[in-house]
Order: sequence, then C-alpha cells, then structure tokens
Amino acid sequence: MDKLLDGLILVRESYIKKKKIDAAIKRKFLSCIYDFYDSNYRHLPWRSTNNPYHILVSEVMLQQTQVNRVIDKYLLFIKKFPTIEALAHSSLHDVLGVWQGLGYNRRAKYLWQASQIIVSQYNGNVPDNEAELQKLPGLGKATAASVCIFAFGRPALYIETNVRTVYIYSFFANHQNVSDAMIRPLLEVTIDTTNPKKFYNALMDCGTCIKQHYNFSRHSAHYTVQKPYKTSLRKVRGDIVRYIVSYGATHKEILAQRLGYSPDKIQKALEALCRENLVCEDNGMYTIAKR
DNA sequence: CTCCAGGTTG
DNA sequence: CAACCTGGAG
Repeated sequence: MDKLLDGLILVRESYIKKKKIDAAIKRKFLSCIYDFYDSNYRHLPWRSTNNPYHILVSEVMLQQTQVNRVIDKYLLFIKKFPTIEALAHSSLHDVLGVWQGLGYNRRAKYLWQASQIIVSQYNGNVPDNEAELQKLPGLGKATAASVCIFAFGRPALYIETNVRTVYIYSFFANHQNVSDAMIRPLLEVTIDTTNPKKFYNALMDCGTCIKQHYNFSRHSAHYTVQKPYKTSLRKVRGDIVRYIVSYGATHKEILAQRLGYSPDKIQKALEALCRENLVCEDNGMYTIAKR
C-alpha cells in the first residue's frame, strides 16, 4: 500500500514536469493501480456476477452507502428479490422492509419503480447505454455510467468519490476545489479501454486505500458541509417509515406517542412523506404507499 | 454528544 | 443548492 502511494507520487511528479499525460505516464499510472489491485483485490459479491439486475441493485445501494454496510443488504435483497420481475411485482412495503438500515428510503422506491419500467418497457432487460439508464428514476450520470461499466463492460466515464480520490492524489494534490470537469480529461486519457471493469474496480480499491491515509474530500469541488442532524426532519422520517414497515398501518397520534416526537414534528414529517408518495393516508391511518 | 460518508432529485 | 438516511468514528 505504501507502494501504491509512492508509485502515484512518482506519477504526480512526472505529470508536473511534463504538464501532460504521455504514454509513459499512462503506463506508469496503470501499472501502479493494477499492481495494487492484484494483491489487494476485494472480493465483493457483486464483482462475481454478470447479472445486470444484480449489478443495478448493488450500484444503487453503493451510491449512498459504504461497501461494508452494503454487502449484507445486497445479499439479502437479491435473495428476497432474485429477479427484476420479482422486484417489480413486490409491494413497496416489502421492498422497504429489506431496505431498512441502508438509509435514503426514496431510493428504494426509485429502484423499485425502475424495475417496473424495465420489465414493462424493456422486456425485463436492463438497458445497456447511459442515455437510457439515465432516464430511469434514481439513476443519474454516475450510476448510469457504473452500470454500463460493471454490467456490460463498456468504457464509460465514471466519476465518483473513489475515482476523485485517486485522480486528485495523482494529479491535483496541491489544488483546491478540483471539479469533475478537471478530472474528466485525465480520466479519458488514462482509462484502460481494454478492460473497463478491471480498471474501475482497481480505481475503487486504490481510492479506498488512499482515503485511509489522506482525506482529499475537501480538495474536491463536491465537498459540502451537512446541516445539523437535529434541526432536520431526516431522523423523524426514517423512524416513521421503520415503524410502519414493522407494525403496519398506524395512526399519527400513535406514531407521536411511540416514537417520542411532538405531534407537530410527526405532522410535518408525514406531510413530506406523503408528498413524496412514500407513505399515504387512508382515513386516519398511515401506510406505505402502494405505488 | 458531534461529525462524516455517499449520488440524485426538484 | 438543500434535502434525503443511517451508523461508525472520534
């Protein structure tokens, strides 16, 4: 791992000297990340499948959560919903039940809706190009690219936190506010089009390693500071969904009482959840939405 | 207890 | 650009 960090510093120095990435620097960069990858490969369940639906599930989970928290949920999810048809035909209630612990409930709903669109409009086949993938709910630029890469082996340009870390460490270590627009051209010339899956898997593992030693997130233009937890509605919303998922339809006064929030907070959270169609009201009782 | 990781949506 | 969620780290 010191070998990775030191090797990439040599890449950085050559790049500063030559001010561009020539064939020699590209070769050096790739050999650094592949050497590391060959001896530090992480055996992750979604790396040993070619099932595009399973890849889609893993990528949606990974866009919001760190690897070690996704592994068990991913295995549980594909066990419970082994095919895209199984997911499409399940209730949102059941999907959210498996999702609890991952966070961001609306993304579970987007994934569920995406599965229904794929079944009804794509004959159950996950689209294999970025434009179509990006039309699906919950898939933006990054996840569309990652599905192209990991499900179909296409050399898409994929920029997420680990990729940013590797490129900032290798090429922008003394910069502030590095934007994705600055990273993209370097990614374009360094990408290993002969094996995009291996290339990006290696970047993921290298990024994770580098982060254990340096935190470059503040160098990225994407870095933001979160609002304080207590002044937001996040926790209340999550608690409500978790309660309804385990106990079924519930009256709002019961929610306030059981969860220990003021009726006002419960009311506000319920309004937001209903507005997003995650929860709905059925004469005084709140349940998980049906669609 | 506070801080922090993560990409998409509206 | 703010909101979304959870749980591990400090």
